[in-house]
Amino acid sequence: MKPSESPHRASVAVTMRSMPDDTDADGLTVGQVSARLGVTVRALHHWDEIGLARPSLRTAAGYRLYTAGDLERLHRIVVYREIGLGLDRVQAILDDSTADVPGALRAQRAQVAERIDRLRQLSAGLDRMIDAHERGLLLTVEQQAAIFGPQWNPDWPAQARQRYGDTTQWQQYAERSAARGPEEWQAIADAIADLDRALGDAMDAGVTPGSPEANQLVERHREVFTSSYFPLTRQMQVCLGRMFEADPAFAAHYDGIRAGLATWFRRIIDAGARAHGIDPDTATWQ
Amino acid sequence: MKPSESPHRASVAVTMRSMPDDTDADGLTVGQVSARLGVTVRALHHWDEIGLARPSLRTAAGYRLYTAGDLERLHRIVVYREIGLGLDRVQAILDDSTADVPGALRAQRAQVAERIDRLRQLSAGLDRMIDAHERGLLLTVEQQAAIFGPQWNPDWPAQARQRYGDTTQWQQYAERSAARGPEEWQAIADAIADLDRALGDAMDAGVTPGSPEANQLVERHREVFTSSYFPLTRQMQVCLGRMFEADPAFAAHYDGIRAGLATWFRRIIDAGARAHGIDPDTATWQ
DNA sequence: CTTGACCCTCACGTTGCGTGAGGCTGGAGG
DNA sequence: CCTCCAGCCTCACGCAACGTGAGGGTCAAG
Repeated sequence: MKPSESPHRASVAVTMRSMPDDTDADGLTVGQVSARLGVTVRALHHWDEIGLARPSLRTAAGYRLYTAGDLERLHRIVVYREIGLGLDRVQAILDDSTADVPGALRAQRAQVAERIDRLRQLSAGLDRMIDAHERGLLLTVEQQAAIFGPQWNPDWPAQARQRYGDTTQWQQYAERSAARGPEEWQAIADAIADLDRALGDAMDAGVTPGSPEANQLVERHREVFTSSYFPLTRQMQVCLGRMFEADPAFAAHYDGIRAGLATWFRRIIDAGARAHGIDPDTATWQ
Repeated sequence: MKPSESPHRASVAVTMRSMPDDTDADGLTVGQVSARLGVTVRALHHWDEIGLARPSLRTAAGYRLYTAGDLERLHRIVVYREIGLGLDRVQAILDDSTADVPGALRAQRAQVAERIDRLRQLSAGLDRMIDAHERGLLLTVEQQAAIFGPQWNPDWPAQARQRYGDTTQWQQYAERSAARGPEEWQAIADAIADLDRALGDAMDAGVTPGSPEANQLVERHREVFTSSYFPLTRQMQVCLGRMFEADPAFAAHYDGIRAGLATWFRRIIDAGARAHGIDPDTATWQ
């Protein structure tokens, strides 16, 4: 019995620009709702599209009008969305009165816990990787001494990083290094020690550069190096051989095994490269 | 100088089904790489599409063939992807030799930490929400006693949940409840106490059902209830009034304020509903 | 020659909107 | 009455990293 209202005239006069008052309107437009609830207009459009929250009214011009009841629903949506539920779950909770809300929440909590766990592992992996890139080696100084022996200098990784830290090879080395523990490093140290012994024995035995035995040793060095540090081409190996002879620290290492071993090693590497069609005097790193 | 090879014959014979041997092939097919690296074939296709990892070779039939070098790159991709980097970042790290890898990793770690934080907050919100749904009230028994007074029974929320836990109204109540602390509940308790006092005073003053003063009190009750628990329609309010009179606990509460207040309250609610065109004798919840 | 595992290239679907493009609507000021 | 401009509308593509078929070649073995 409200004679002043004619329900057939559907067009609803909305007080829009007069004031951000809202109180006398039959419904709020998307912009007003957006401001109230802190969601974007596009989100409201989206929720309307997928049927999650459609406005009860439209103006004659097609403007969405959200009633108080719509706002209630929107508010519930915002609440559930804020705790990370997917829109389908939210819709189920809001529309299906038999929905097991605490159950859904608990399931969500379990999922969140799982994701936190995965992220934590990921973070730990990142820590290892960062350490590997910066320190080159994920071992304590004591472990390093135990594995690499007394002539090991713990500053070497840092120096190597200083010199080569921006090369692709260092990156690859670091990536591998991140996955290595003491056991793996022990295996590498053993392989290198074996190779060093074999080199010394071969020089003693009078193996000559270019001989099959020498070339086999060169290949073995390339394989050990490749599996220990980074893929080594024959060209790169030549450069390495020159450095072993020229660098005092490396030369001291090899000459410490046998007098003259550094030079002999360089010579068998050169000869091995030549056997593969490479001129060792023009070989370049890369 | 390799006369046995004719580089113009591009077609590469791949040993595919004979054995999962792979050792003699010039390259591995997607399936073989997939098995080796633990990534899907589709991912390899995708990485090829976006130019992240294209195979160096193709057979005459168009099969992708990944060489040893390709495998190196793929392995690096897998490593960086496993620690959560986006493919664009991975590509930058692999292709841009000037890329600041440790920097990128540290940035990623910071992002991960942030996401963990957000998830933790989310989990805490879920805990609150679950508690609110199951206990109805996020207060300790002591807090409840302090806020709601000595006649409060801490078992009431649990009983209410038993009876109404699967209604929309309980869900809405729980959602609100999750955001309420002691202060908010104190405000609610104060508002209810004020209303109770006003009811008692009005009955003392001889206010009659249907009078403007009575109807105003009824509206005030509906507002307080709506803002405290969940939206209350006039129909629902009528049902509530009946329950206040019939339920011994509620009746005791109101009659404890003034003898006969429960009945009087029911009568002013009925009259108020009638003033809005509702027949209180046929009113239904919902 | 057939079979069956494996490969290819489209091309759409996923999640929850962001971000224009292009075009009405409606209150306010001239 | 006209214009201005904020605010509204409906498409429709884009994103991140593939999943999932559809439809159709390829290859080695029986």
